[in-house]
Amino acid sequence: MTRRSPTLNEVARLAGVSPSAVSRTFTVGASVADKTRAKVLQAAELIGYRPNLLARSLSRQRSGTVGIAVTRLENSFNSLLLEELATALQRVGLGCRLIVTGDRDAVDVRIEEVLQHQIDVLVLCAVNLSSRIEEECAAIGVPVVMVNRITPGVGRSARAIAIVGSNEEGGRVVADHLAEAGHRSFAFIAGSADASNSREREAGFIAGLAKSGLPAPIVETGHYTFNGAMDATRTILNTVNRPDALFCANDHMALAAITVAQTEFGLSVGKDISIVGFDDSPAARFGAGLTSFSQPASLMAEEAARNIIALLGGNRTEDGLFVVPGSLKIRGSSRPANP
Amino acid sequence: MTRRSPTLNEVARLAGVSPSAVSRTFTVGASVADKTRAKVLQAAELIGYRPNLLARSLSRQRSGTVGIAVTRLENSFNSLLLEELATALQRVGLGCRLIVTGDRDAVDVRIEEVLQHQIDVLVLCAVNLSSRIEEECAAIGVPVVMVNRITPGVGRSARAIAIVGSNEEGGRVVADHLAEAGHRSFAFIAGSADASNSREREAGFIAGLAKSGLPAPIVETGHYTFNGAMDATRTILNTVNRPDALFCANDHMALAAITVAQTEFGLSVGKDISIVGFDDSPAARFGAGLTSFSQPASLMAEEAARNIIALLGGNRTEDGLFVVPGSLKIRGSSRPANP
DNA sequence: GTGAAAGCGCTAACAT
DNA sequence: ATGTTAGCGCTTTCAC
Repeated sequence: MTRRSPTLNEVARLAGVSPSAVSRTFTVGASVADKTRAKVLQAAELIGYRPNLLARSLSRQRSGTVGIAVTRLENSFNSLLLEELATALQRVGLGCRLIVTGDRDAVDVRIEEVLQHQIDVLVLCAVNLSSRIEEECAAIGVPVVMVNRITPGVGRSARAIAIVGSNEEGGRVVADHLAEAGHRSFAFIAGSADASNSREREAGFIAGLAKSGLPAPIVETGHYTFNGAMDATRTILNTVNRPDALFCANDHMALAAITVAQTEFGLSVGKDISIVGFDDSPAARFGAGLTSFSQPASLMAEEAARNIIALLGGNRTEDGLFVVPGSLKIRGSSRPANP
Repeated sequence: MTRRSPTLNEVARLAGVSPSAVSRTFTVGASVADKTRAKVLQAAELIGYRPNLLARSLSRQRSGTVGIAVTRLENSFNSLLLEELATALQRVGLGCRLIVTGDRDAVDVRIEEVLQHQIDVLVLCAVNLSSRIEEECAAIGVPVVMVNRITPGVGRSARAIAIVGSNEEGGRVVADHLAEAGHRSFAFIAGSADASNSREREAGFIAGLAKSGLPAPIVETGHYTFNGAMDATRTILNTVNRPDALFCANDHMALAAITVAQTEFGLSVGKDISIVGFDDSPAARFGAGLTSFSQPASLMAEEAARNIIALLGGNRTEDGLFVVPGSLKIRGSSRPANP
């Protein structure tokens, strides 16, 4: 153990000024005479003063910290999103408290905990928010920002906003791509039944296929996990009329599908079967590559940060829903358009 | 905006007890009469009281929060480690503040910031700590826990400990595996020159090869990044006497190596060339699979959490260095032992 | 521009 | 077991 850290008062005494003068010196945009500031800084430097941000937060009634909740980090796109989010927030001077909810875990308990730490904003990264928590946040006035997922609450209150990808469009684009490549029989692996993004991607996919006069896909659910998607893939590939084109609600599941197709069914992915994902996650680059409709993580993070500072500034956000654009990245896992 | 949150004092007034009684009710292991507790809880429930953990931290001089620094999350093993770490800490009632340092970023500035938030412990996850920060933490009495990396400071002070994998052993085991498979010409892709884990893995690898009378590997540096490892791989595969066995300091770089070998050199990985990584990261399962020496992330996280509570309890830890075991996971990317 | 003083919400002796 | 009383370290009116 070591000596207690030096405090603002000690600096004040040493510099021969009042505590307020010290406080002002460490507050951006406060008015302090250059001479005073110099004295203060010198004294602070001398005794190794470091402002106590806890005390500041308590006093200011604002912590400058946002809570970020993620279900898990198995999916590399979620990790990327988290990294970008944290970076973007750091850049604007906000800190982040991380909370990992786990899949079926007591999400509410965890969130409750982070709420007690007086976070200024709650960011849900691919988390399905229970409505109880949603109301709770509304009640205490903590804005909620959802990334890559929405709940019915979004838009209703100006304190609950969402940043999402072009889900429906992506589904349609994938359908077009597979149709042009000459596929005639399809499958879709959904994330979870109640996830908005999965449902929208599926809807777009089905609509796209219908537009080309193609049949609706077989649908299985992969629960957004690797193992879940492996199972779903097995079911699909064991179908009597095995589909030769598979669209997965995200890349993570598509990678599982590729793994099963290759190792368990001996299929040549991109030739015998086309597999397409969604996200354009970092892992989509691996090996021959995974064709995927992109979601620009850094853009989503920027957008989130922008909205968060607006929210903190008390500005009502213009709208509750922010859709970022994406595009199809064609790689080795899908058969290219008919030769 | 909403009304200010209810405070402990309001609860006290409403319940007709003193503030301390309320405080005790919300402090585990404090002595309160059942009747009092009941009154307090009822009053709290009534007005929707939620303890302000900021105020508590300030008063207790302990935040119950640990800072976790990561360089980036591109590497899925690091993400896994972060997830496990956060989960393990949550389980023992500690919160985490995340800080993303980026590669060459102003690490010190970021750490300084998190320090000001009165974190109780600093966890460095695959981060190379500058010695300045290391001294800083020692000076203010904040213990430092390094995961998957060590600095010379470890062990010297009982407040700087490290949890690492079996690096040297892993390198030797990989050498044996490749030797048995009949390889005779080797390459190694290092992480960065100053990373302890990379150096140890390399040393073990070279020692292992030597033991079998095999030549030392060509060595290139991949800087722990995907792109860096792609470049290193190109250099290696363009060598006149192209090696047919490649060991990479971690899985993330091995995946890059596989990508280049397959797509740019048309090699069949696991047949024309064996590629082995280190970590047994989640991505090692993808496709035909990556042979890798494992580092058990959940075990490392548990160990870290265990040590952290010990450090917070003021117990000197027995030793500064904790080595967790690993084993070779053989998958499709390496040629199995000679038929 | 500067200082005095009253908090921010909670905890921890200490006394009862 | 409960209440009283000082703080924890900083910010912020409000006079000057």
